[in-house]
Order: sequence, then C-alpha cells, then structure tokens
Amino acid sequence: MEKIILVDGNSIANRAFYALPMLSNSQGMHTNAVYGFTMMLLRIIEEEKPTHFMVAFDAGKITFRHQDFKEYKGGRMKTPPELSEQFPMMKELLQAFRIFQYELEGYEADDIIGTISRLAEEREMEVLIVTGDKDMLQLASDRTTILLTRKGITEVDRFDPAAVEEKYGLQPKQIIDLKGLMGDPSDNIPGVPGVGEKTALKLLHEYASVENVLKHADGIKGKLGENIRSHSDSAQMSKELATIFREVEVPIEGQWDRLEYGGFDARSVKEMFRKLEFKSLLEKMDLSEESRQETEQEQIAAQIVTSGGLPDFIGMLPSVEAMHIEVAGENPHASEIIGYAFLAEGKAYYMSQATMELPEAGKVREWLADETIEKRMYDMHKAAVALAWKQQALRGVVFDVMLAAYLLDPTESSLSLHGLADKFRLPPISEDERIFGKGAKFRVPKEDQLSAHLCRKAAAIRRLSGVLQQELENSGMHRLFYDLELPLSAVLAEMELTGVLVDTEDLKSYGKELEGILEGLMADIHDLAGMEFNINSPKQLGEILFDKLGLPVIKKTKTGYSTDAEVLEKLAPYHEIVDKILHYRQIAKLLSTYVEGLLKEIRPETHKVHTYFRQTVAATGRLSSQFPNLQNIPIRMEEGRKIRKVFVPSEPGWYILAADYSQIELRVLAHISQDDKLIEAFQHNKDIHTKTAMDVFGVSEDQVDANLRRQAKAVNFGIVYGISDYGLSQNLNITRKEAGRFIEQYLNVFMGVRKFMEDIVQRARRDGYVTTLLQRRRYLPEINSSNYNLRSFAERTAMNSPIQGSAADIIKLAMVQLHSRLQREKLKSRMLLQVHDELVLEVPEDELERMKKLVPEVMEGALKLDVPLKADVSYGLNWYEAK
DNA sequence: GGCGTCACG
DNA sequence: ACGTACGTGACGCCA
Repeated sequence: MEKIILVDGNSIANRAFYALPMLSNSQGMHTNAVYGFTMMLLRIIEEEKPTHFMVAFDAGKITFRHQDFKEYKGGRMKTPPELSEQFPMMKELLQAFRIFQYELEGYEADDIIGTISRLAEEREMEVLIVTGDKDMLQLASDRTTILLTRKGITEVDRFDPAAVEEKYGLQPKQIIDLKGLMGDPSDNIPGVPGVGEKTALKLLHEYASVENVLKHADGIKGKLGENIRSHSDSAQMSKELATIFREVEVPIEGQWDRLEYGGFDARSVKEMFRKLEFKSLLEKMDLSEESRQETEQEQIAAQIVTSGGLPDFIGMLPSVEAMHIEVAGENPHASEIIGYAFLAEGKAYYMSQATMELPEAGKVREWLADETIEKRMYDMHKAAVALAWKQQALRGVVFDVMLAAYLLDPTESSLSLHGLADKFRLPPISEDERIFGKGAKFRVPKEDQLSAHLCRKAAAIRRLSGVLQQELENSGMHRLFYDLELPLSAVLAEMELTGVLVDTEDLKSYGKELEGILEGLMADIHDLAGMEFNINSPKQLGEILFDKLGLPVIKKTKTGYSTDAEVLEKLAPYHEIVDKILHYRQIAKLLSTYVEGLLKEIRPETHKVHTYFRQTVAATGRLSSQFPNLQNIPIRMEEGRKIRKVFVPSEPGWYILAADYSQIELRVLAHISQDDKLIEAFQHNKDIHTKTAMDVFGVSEDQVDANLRRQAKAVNFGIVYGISDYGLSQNLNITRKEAGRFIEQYLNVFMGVRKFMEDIVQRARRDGYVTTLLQRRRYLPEINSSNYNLRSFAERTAMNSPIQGSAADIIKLAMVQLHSRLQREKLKSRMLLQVHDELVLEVPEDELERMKKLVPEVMEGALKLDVPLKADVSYGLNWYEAK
C-alpha cells in the first residue's frame, strides 16, 4: 500500500530548535534546528519506508484565520533570528533529500497537511503526519496516524483514533472542541476563561461538543457556568480557529508522482552535511554506502593478463570498447602506473605495468600509440603524461569521460568515477581512497582486489561514454568537447612534457640573496618589537602589533586580528615596524614559494620544471597549473619579477617568446553586450581605460591623468567581475556612495553593458545556467536563493562567467590552432605555458622572426568577434626579458 | 585539515 | 540591515 509522510516543517523546526543545544558550524551558522530536522528525516525514512513524502511550511504572516480574528497568534514570540536563518538550509537539505516541499501564501502548514491527508485518504493511502502540535490529532482516522514529537525530537508518540481515545477519552474530531473550551495561549486563542484541560475534558465527556456545552450552559452551576455563558462567542470562535481547513486549493490531482519518494541523492546530502559540518552523520552515511556498495557492487570477472595470456589478449584488442589506466597520486609527472583495465565484448581484462613492459606486450604498446585506433577512457591527459615518462605514447583517444563530465557541470565537486557512477545511477564503484588509502597510507592492494576495481572502472567508462556523449549533444557542447577540449588535452600533455628549463644556480644564488635580506629584516622587526617571535604566525604577529604595541585594530578575521597587507598599509604611519613586516612578508613569500618551492620541483636530470595544467577544475573553463603553479610567477613587483630570469630556453641560441592578449575580457564584453560605445572604442584601438575615464568622469582626453585612469581601470575590472558599489569602494578606497555614482555613470554611458548585465542575470534565473561564446556552461543554482548573499554572489558570477569563460575559450582555441600550425609547418618552436591571456613559447633563433608574426596572428584570429582581438608579442633570453 | 596570507590573470 | 568584488594554487601556522 502507498504510504505518505506529511511533515509540519515549522513545528518540527521549532521543536528541534528548542530541544537541542545551540550548535553552529565554523562559519557561525546556527545549525541545531537543521540537525534535529535531519535526524527526524533520517529516522522516518529508515523506519517508515514511505512511498510518498512531503514537508509543508507556513507561508506569509497573514493567514485566512486573521480575517476573522486579527489577534490570532498575536502574543506569540517572534521567531528568533537564530532559528529563522536556518530555514533556507532546511529547504536546501530537503532538495538534497529529494523531498517535495510545499507552502502556500495565506495558509499554515496544518491546512496544507489537512488537505493533502484528506486527498491521500481518498486515494486509500496510509497517512503519517509528523508534528509537534497536538491540534493535529484532530486529523487521526482509520487511515491517518499522527506522530507527535515527545521531549526530544526523534522520539515520537503514535496517535491513531484509539490512542487519542485512550489519552483523552475523545474522538479525534473532538480535539477542536477541547481547544475551543480551553483555548491556546501560544496561539492567542482565548477559549473560555478559567477552563483548562481538566475542566474542558470533563465538560466534553458529558456534552461531547462545544455547541452542546453552550446549549446546556444554563444548567452548569457556579463560576464555570457563568464564564461559559458570557464567553459563548469566544468558545465558538476558538473552536473555529482550531479547526484545520481541509479544503485548500492545492493543485495536486495528477501530480502525485511529484510527491513520490525514491530515496535521496547521497552526493547532495553529503555535500550538505559537509557544509553544515554534521561530521557524525557524514561518517554514518559513508559507512552505509560502503556496506551498500559491498553488496551491490557489480560482480566482474576480471581476467588477469599474464605473459602467457598475452597472445589471446592481443587478439581481443580490436574489440576493446573502453579502457582505464590507473595512475598513482596527483602528479602524473612523478607517478607510477598502477595498472590497466580493458573492456571487450563484455569481458574485462587487467594488466600490470610489469606485464605491459614485457617484450611480448609490444603489440599492446603499439595499440596504445596508434592514432587510428579509437579509445574511450577517463582522464587521458593524466594517463598520457604518466605513460610518456615511460616512453610510451597514447594516441587515438576519442572520448574522455572526465572531461565530458566537467563540461556538463564544471562545478561538479566529484568528477571521480565513483562520483559519476553515483550521479548517473550506474552500478556503484568504490572510492579510490577506500581501495588505495590516502597520504602516507597509500598502498596498492592485492591483485585480485586491484583488478576488480580497475575493471569496474573500465565498465563504468564504457557506460558513461554513451550517456555523456548524448548529454553533450543535448546541451550543445558537442563541438566544444570534440573540437576544442579533447584536442587541447593532448596539446597540454605535450607542453608539460616539454617542460621549462630553470637556471638552478641562478635561482639558488637569488635565494641566498633573499635569505640575507630576510635575516636583516627579521632582526630589525624583533628589535622594534622588543622581543623575538615568529613573524610568519599571524597570531603572534597580531599579539605584537595590537596587544603589545597597541596599534588600532582595522579588521578582524574569524580567528583573531587581521594582519593582511591591506591592514598593514593602513597601520604603516603608526609604527616603523609595519613597513618592515610588509617587506618581510614579500621576501618570505618569494623565498618559500618561488625559490625553495620551485627548487623542489626541478628534475635533477634535466633541470626542468614540468607543471601539470588541470583542465577540469576551474568553474569558468580556465586552466589551472600545479606542481609547480607556473601561472602565478611574480611580475607586479620588481623584486619578485626577477624570478622570471631563471626561466630560460632549453636549447642554446633559443629565445623565450611571450604573447599576451590585450584587454581580452573587455573585448569579449564588447562583443557579447554589443555595446556601441565599447565596440567603437576597440575598433579604433583606443586606450580603453582612458576612454572609460573620459566617459565616466565627463572629461576630455587631455584631462585624464594617471589617477583618473587608474580609477577608470578599477571600474572596468569591477564591470568584468560583476560590479558592486561596495567592492569598487574597497578597491579604490572611496565611499560606497561615490563608487555607486561611478558605476551608475558607467552604465548610463555604456547602455549595452547595462542591458547585458540585466539580461544575463535574467537568463540565469530562467535557465539555471549561463554560457560562453562556445556554449560552455556554468550552473548557478543559488541565483533564486532567498539568501541575499548567496543570490548576489550568483548574480555576479552570472555576469563574470560568460566573460572570463569566453576569454578562456578563445585562448584555448588559439592553443589548438597554434599547435597544429607548428606541426603542419614543421616548426621547431614549442609552446611551454599558458597564463590565462598569455602564451609562452621557446623558439630557435631562425624561427624568431616568423614566430613574432605567427603567434599573435593565430591568437588574434582564433575566433572572429565584432571587435578585433589584439595580441602583443615580446621575446628575450629568459622570461623576464620577454616583457 | 582549516585558516590566513599572497602570488598571478 | 545585510556584507560581496571574478578565477586559481602554495605556503606556514596551529589545533
């Protein structure tokens, strides 16, 4: 039989809030009501196994009851903010639980539940109502049971009509008569003065209803009779107020399937638990998932290919449908290959790296390297890099599950096969962490366990290939995937493997120089402070600056005083120690991150660093760079910029050549927004910040000094980031009001930009996502949030992502095109790095002139926009000189 | 492992 | 009244 759970959301939240101690997470969000609410949900789901589920909330402060009795709920205490701030989280949690929630303006949760329960009874469903409100007992019937919370939150008393009878000696229907007589101070329902529960029950046992009590009021003696006679109206009205309205117009017919409960989305629920920091619940979920996986995990007969089995296996190669290459660890430039799995004609094969290296496996290695043989796999970029270090090529990859999943949702937190199998409801796959352990505990398991795990992955890859390919087509990202991202994977792998030569000796000697400066600064600082302390510890530094030296506190962090550069700059006039600290910080950063950090990443054999570009992490479609990060090498300050001198060409007589897009994001904005003035400015190759200054501040070109231009530049940045007056005011150190005027003025001049900003937010609200020029998507689920902060953030992201993302599209296009030009024209020049709007290459002397033309030409022609793209090129004997 | 800080576009 | 500029990765500190 169908079984529906109806939860009175407000009532349960209230109960939980007052029953549990004040929990809060590290963000300072109160979470006790959400926690109690969650415990209740989990318990109900587990114990009742409902087929349908709904949570109803009160909506609006004014209900129909107020029309008759405006003091209704008048004396009630206002909901404390610590509770009301928890409602959005509860609603988000319910979404993760995939539980239908309902609220209707002008009605309380009771009325919705009363109505749905009536309709459910008519459908012959079993109804369970969960609430902390005794009034709901009036709904108990043959089909409907009320679960009333006891003291705690997970403890409930079950009330069917018999239980109501036993407790009160009343029929469920008489509960409203009870309340009519005794009233309810918490809802400001008056009832009859002097009548409490005891008296009301006595009266009802004799007369059965309020009406009958009133009819016989003359026969009731004493003060009680007097009160009843003089408050008959009040009794009648109180009964009406307590009556749950069961005829709310809920558009439920034909929609029962929306109330169906089919289990929760484990990933989203876990995500919520993480956010709320429900650690114990998180662990509980992991445990139950593990046991589920163990029982449900697909039984795969993994055939282990040994040297004897190689001939047969080689015979199978033409029918391989999917494969997986397991690479240990995060950095493929420094990783072993753990093993290979192949899926062919429904059978799964596992091969170890040792077997792969056998002479008899030559055909398998040729197969991997054969461009014309199609392969479907997961994270081919990483595998290609790891294989290349073993002198093994990987070619012919026509589908990459990880890359596809990233495009489908670039903010997806888990692109692991475990996560994807879960998301797309395929047979479960264990998390790698469970099989291999993590960190120091990493170990390769026995071959039977390993082979089974890798073969399950191969099976998942095969299934996901089909699903994801279809999804890419449905969402219009087919071309983006096949023509851009997939070819780019191979280009990136090649760039990383080429690596960048570092002049180690130079770097070391610069390190020595910095160490000297740092020691001097440290001594000075300790002197000025009058004691030794760890300058690297923000905590200790804060104590020195604010407690010992008594400097004014400008800003606080969650954990204490803020001591960041912005604060220190404001403190500089108060004490000479501050500038020393700023300088110390700068040098310490250079030394730890850019000298010592970089030295650790240099391969001793080649003196090169091999970064790993990650293609599937940035939400906007940008690349990121790791081990080491070569996208954040200093340039703004001269002392740091010198680091760039150690990045040199890998062959004598070669040059470093760098080309960067000029104002690509604003050009993209001009194109997308079709703003006349912006387009015109770029078509005439105007200095865009000067132009902005003229228009925003209403001055002529020769009146634009460095300061005005700087302010205009900040406005342009703000526009690209999804402007807010507050953000701009912070950046420019001006008042919010002034910042607001700048923005308003900008948007009045660049009207197309204003329209774009409005439209894109609208679009995000309508579609739930925004797109780039090449149809790359970013979902913004929080765009409709009732939480101002979340919603505003989503709105700024809606404005920024298409701009930043389209710029990323363009430079990626340029990279793929440049790569094929270099190949086709048999040039020796090599791409080394991409830094978001810049490409860095190493080029031989005899190609220098050609490349100075070719690189900007390809970059400028990568995609045709309604404004020209512009790339500036420079070169030198090292990266520093290529400026 | 989270936080504060700071390097880049 | 609220409290944000957009996107990253690496380091040292500290519980």
